[in-house]
Amino acid sequence: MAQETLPKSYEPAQVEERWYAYWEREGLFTADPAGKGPAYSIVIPPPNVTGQLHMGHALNNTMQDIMCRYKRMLGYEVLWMPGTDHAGIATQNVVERQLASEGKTRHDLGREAFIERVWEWRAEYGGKIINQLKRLGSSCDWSRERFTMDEGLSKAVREVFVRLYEEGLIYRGDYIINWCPRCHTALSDLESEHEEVKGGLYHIRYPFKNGKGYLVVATTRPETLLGDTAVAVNPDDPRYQELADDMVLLPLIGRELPIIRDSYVSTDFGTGALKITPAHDPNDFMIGQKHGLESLRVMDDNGTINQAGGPYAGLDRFEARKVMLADLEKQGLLEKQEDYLHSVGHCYRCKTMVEPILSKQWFVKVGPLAEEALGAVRDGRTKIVPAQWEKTYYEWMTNIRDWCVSRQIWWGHRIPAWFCSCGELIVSRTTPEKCPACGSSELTQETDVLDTWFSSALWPFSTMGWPDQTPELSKFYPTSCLVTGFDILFFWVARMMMMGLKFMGEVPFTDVYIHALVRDASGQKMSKSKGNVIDPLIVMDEFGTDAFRFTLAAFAAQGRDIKMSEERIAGYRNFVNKIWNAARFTLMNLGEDEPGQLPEEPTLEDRWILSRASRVAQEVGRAIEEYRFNEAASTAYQFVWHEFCDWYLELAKGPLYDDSDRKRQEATRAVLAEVYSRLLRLLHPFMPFVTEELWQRLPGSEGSIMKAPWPGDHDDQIDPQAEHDMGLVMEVIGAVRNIRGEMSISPGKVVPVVLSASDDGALEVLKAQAARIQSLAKTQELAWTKEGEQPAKSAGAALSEVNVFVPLEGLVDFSAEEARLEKELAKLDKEITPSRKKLTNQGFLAKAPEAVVAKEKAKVAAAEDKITRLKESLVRVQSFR
RNA sequence: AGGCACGUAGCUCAGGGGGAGAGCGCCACCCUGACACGGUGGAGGUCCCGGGUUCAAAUCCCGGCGUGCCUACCA
Repeated sequence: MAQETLPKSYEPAQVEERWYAYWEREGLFTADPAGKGPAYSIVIPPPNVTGQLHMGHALNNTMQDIMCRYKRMLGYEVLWMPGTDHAGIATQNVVERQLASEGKTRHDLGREAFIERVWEWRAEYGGKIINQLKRLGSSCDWSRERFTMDEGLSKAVREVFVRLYEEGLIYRGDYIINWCPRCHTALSDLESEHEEVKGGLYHIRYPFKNGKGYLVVATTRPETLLGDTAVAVNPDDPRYQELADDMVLLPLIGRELPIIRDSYVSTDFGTGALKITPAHDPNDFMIGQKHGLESLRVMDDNGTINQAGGPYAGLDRFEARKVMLADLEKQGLLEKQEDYLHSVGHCYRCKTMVEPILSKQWFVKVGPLAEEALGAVRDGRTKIVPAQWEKTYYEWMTNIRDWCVSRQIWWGHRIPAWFCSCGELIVSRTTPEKCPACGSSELTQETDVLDTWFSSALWPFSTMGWPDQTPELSKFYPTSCLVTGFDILFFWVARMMMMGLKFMGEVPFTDVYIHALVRDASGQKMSKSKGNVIDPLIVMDEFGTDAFRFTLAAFAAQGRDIKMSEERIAGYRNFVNKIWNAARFTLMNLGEDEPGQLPEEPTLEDRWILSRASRVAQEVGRAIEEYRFNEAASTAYQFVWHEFCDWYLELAKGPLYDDSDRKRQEATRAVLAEVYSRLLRLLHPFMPFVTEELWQRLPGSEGSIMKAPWPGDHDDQIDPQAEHDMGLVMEVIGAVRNIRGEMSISPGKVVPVVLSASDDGALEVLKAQAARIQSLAKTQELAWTKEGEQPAKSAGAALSEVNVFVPLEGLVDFSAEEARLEKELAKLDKEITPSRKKLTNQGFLAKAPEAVVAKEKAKVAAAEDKITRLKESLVRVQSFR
């Protein structure tokens, strides 16, 4: 019967590829908008086309895949919408780098040819990240794969832009924006990342025009003084109530600047006098507007001082700073400089220091949109998990500023706006033929493109065909859940909320699950420069995808970062192998035949394992639904390894190997097959590959495990009595094993065991299970004695309802046994002390709930009973010493 | 400057008002007919510190200390 059906250990490589191809071929990932099941939908956070699978993707997509596979097994019609993001700046950078290696710039090609080149790049490399997601096992509906630059999505972008413009929610104007001098584009506030930088605070003398001394101004960016158009002091500052003059001369340049008074200036920072550079600082811009000051831009798009900078024109901004400070020093105008730590914006793409510059840009007026988006979370239409992120979301949404959406790059959705020589601005869904104002056909389209996040914000509905009314939208919108990292809560989630509510009139998703970051083993953020990156693809090669996915799930506790190390993955690789070997055992014993029906009269271990399997499936299901992936994973792990493998398989060996009782043997096979089948299904969302492989080998299984039902519906098999009785048996076996271990009795030695029980029920159970106890504890035929009596010269254990004795004269070292008993007594005593104290506390007896008091009493009684019995044993042992 | 999280076994962390848990590591024994990527047994904790609430606090509240992270226009 026991023939070799599987190799001794699991080899993931071929298995994974084969089953993924099978799933795709069978169309098992495809969502049907006309499907009967209730809808469950997720849109993937689209990775950048330039992306390479990293730990963050792996975690994020593993979670989505767990949800989707689980829901499919429950009978939902599942749509997991995949795709990629055109990632404007990042992609443009990649292609520009490629050009640079050919000695060219994008300007050599010109706009159209460059864009052509990006598409070519995408055709060649854009599928990489998608294939890597497939490697992970992601069950996305690839037939619907989208790209943010696709025609359909572009149409959605234009529609949204035009409608927002028409409603006055998009405007164009001159404001201070964050400019990246390297990427040559404006950035939104979010794309400017603040970082602490060691700089200087420079105190510069601005001479009064009348020559009577000077006003000292403090600044961190002295080079911008070229653009100063005023100096401001606080009107209440006692130091500046009476000034020598109301005009100063701009150092190095000599331009006359008015001294203005504005309460914005703080009196307790620097010198209390503030230089005003409206074209290069947001606050100065505001003050400038208020006081009608001129805005003088002194830097060009490269961060180089322009013609307005006079003698400094042509110098790079950092060079200019150095030169100007030297000149100020020379002229005695640099009063002092001190080290100063402050946070400065950096481009989130290239880390270049961002320059605040006055510029004409397009903005989304987010106030009204944010209001709606705020409300939808407040009233629970969208739930953010874990809930602490809701606070962060509120915080940001309430203090939100208008969103600069124009970018001065070439790769992206070109803004659908045209300028006429007559000055008319036309915003339109389609390319206009002529100017509605003057009739001219000399129209030029805006050269700016939109922020990539503008199109991502539409993702949940643009991917489903909006603005058309599609079956996909009616079946799958709003989506059920969005799974993402907190780092794009504002960038993406918040904006999808705004756009979804605005254009669909409904939230884009009912749940948002925010997961943590994957770090290295010591808690450091993984980064190429630190060299501590663990590459998921290498990990999957080495340990198998299933082990990797399970590791991610097992460590994904809400609100805590995941510290990843190969050692940990190896641990779960062992688990996969354990499953493999449990299958090996199961399949060897099942043979070729389809397993029969579950027995009418199951044994205790059958009832127990069915009960446990039923409970565990429910617990795991509940945990998945509540995004407690770690609990789901560890519940499954615990059950499979420590209940099914450690106990059930061992117990089942008895009847399986006993050819004298064919009926029992068949019955056991049936239970084994059933529980094993459930266990595979239970694990499938976490470990899709190995479970499919084993499922296909299970006699009687039909089709893919993906379509098998989730094993959560077996309430009728939950059997507390069986669980209790089995507990008793386990306890006895444990006690014998403990005595063996502690007394150094060799594992091969078959020992005699004598049992007694105070309770008839317990006694009956143990007698019925004698054969199992005998085999798992390696004992001779069990002997029985009356409660209160014990065999001479034995080691003993006092269990809750049972006494266990191992009479082994010659093998038991009595002083060792004495020590063991004393240790046991001390442990019990320590354990029970808090309960004893409680029971002497009048307050406790009076105020604690009755059930709690009863429980404490029972606890103490049980412990004391054990103590009595142990002491009897102790006295006896001592008498032999 | 504000906000949020975290501090539990050697390590990594679950748990979250009434019996201190897991994985890995460690110690001992064992290649028992699924698995040495394994089995059996064992050792190991002032649940950061100090107050408070409560009959009862690792758990709730306040205050420290420490560690991360996020947001912010004070030059």
